[in-house]
Amino acid sequence: MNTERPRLEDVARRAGVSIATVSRALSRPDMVNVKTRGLVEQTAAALGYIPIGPARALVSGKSRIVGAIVPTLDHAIFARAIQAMQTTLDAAGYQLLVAAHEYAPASEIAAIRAMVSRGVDGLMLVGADRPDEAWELLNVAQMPVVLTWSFDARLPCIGFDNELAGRLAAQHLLALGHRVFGMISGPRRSNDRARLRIEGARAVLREHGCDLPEWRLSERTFTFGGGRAGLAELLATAEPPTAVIGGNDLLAAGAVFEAQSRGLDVPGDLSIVGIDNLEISLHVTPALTTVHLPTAELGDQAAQYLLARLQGREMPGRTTLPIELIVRGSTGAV
Amino acid sequence: MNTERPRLEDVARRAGVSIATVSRALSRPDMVNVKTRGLVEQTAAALGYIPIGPARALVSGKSRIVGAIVPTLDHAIFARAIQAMQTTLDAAGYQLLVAAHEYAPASEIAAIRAMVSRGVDGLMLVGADRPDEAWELLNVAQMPVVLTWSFDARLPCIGFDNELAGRLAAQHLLALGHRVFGMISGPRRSNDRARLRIEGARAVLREHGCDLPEWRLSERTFTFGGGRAGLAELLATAEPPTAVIGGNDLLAAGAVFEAQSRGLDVPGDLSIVGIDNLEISLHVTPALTTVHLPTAELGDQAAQYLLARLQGREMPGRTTLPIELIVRGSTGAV
DNA sequence: ATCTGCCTTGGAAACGTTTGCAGCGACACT
DNA sequence: AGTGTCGCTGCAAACGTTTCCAAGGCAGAT
Repeated sequence: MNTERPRLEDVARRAGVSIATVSRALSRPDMVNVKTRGLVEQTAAALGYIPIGPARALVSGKSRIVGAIVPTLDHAIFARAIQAMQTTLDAAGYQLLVAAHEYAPASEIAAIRAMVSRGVDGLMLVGADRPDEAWELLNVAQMPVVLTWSFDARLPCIGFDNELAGRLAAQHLLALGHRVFGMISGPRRSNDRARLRIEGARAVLREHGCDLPEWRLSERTFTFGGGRAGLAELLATAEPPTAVIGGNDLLAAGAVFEAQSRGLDVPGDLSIVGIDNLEISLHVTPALTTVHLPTAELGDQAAQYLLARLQGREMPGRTTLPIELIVRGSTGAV
Repeated sequence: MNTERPRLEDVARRAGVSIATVSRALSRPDMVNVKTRGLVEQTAAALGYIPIGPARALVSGKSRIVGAIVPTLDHAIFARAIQAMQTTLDAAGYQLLVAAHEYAPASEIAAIRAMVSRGVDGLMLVGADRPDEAWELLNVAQMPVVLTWSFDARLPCIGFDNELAGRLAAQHLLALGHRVFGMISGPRRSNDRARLRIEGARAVLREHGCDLPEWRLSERTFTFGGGRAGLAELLATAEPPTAVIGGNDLLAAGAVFEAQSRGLDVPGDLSIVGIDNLEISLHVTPALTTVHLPTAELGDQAAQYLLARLQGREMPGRTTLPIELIVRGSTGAV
């Protein structure tokens, strides 16, 4: 019993055909006689033949690997999108290479370079905030790339209208009669989503004669703890808000927890709205009013986009996924 | 301006040296004269040279890619472990290929095959529950593999003592005086972690003259919703439990939510304990008593293990990560 | 019977890198 | 001066596929 993994050559010898025929039988079945194909398939299976990807990739120029670079996987929203991507890619025989940059532009550049070097056939990126060097890299890479979560004219995008998300949240609170607003945002640096959500909220508030001053905007990491600290900060100001927008559901839910632990009633004393619509938002008490962002669908569509492009199909350069406000128990009239 | 990506040959020509020298200057710097190396590095940078991974992999037999196959990424616990792995691998110049099998054995086998075919240098797997075919595949693959979360003599493992987790949870509740127990478990099929946790709890209860009958064990998917439905089921039985163990924090937190929405006081009317110690467990009200499992550390160590093996270092075949009960507000005396 | 074209197969040339081997010069030592 | 050693470099052979091209066989048309 040989211990080496069988090669195409071994299958060919055993089946009594040439290497070329085995290769075709396995990867272009319609090119070989049905009888030969059967023989080859049987022999390959008997030997436990598994093709050597790098050899295929080298000559064909296709690795059947797609890359995805996200800020972090340790965040439900990105994890879910990646999971959806993986499922879709897998069904098409593609594998997924992932990297996280933790909101560090230099890390993202390094990750792009690493992905290109590994020969990925396509690439998924989050957001449009990155240095020129990154854009140049994507340019010379000459492979299908899809931007997700937000939009940029330089590349095809599948995203949400983040500004609208901020607007929807603010509009809802305004409609409930609130006049004093606070917001707990994620880090704005290297994160256009966070900035756009703030801008959207600000724009609507301004249209209605309200404002969202910097000192009632707390910038925190995207965690429950960040939400708690953020609300604590807002409540410590001279004139605390009666309504708070969380940059995402983690922040908003954290704010709910903090309010409750201070004996504040939500929504009686304080209305809180989030963005994302995580599973937890539905179950927390009171359930969180939030703007639903279809992140799994985003991941799925990003994968579909790349697959389509890899098959040479043209695709729309910009897809905006619908978002909607979901009113639950964490917001109420003032 | 040429549109083609530069090759080693282009760098060599421009630097006036041979391909071999460029290759060495870039990947074995100590083998070339410092002056030559500088020249080559400079030329490569100027040209924007990025090596073609598949070509390297083909000849060297090393792809510098590590694979990880988990049940799903859409679960904080696996996402966090993968994130930790990625960080550690990245620092060592390795990339991470991920796949999810959604608790379907056949999918895991397909994923292993795909990973082997892509030429991963090492592989991380979750749990020990898999058909013989999978074990054989891992055998012939002849690459470093590390099992995580639980243990199996057939392969190196980095895991938790899942049985102990169940024991700790049950012991705590027993110590508080509870006598009637329920448990909400994840799917037992293809999931040794879930089974071991149940066994651990059962063993301890039995030692103390109590039991955990099948009809007070609800099997649910690992979601808040599953936890809610599970508790609903347990509460509908003839003699409902005063203490409930959640197979993980999602299930336990879901149970807390369900109890609260029914007007039950936690821990006054019902004590609930989880396993995992997610961030949310700390913030939910009451904070969740749980068994802490260091999942990020697990991911990190899995990566370190594989890296060490790839550098030819020997490593211990079994690492058990410490776990501990964290008592918070969701459990109380009966 | 000969020709034409299609279907199927095999031979062999890539793909871009790493690496074993040999050669070269410089230098130290006899 | 000759010899051996050492550091550096280049040549060329892999690595395992895919795929271009040519050729063989066979069927149908003439």
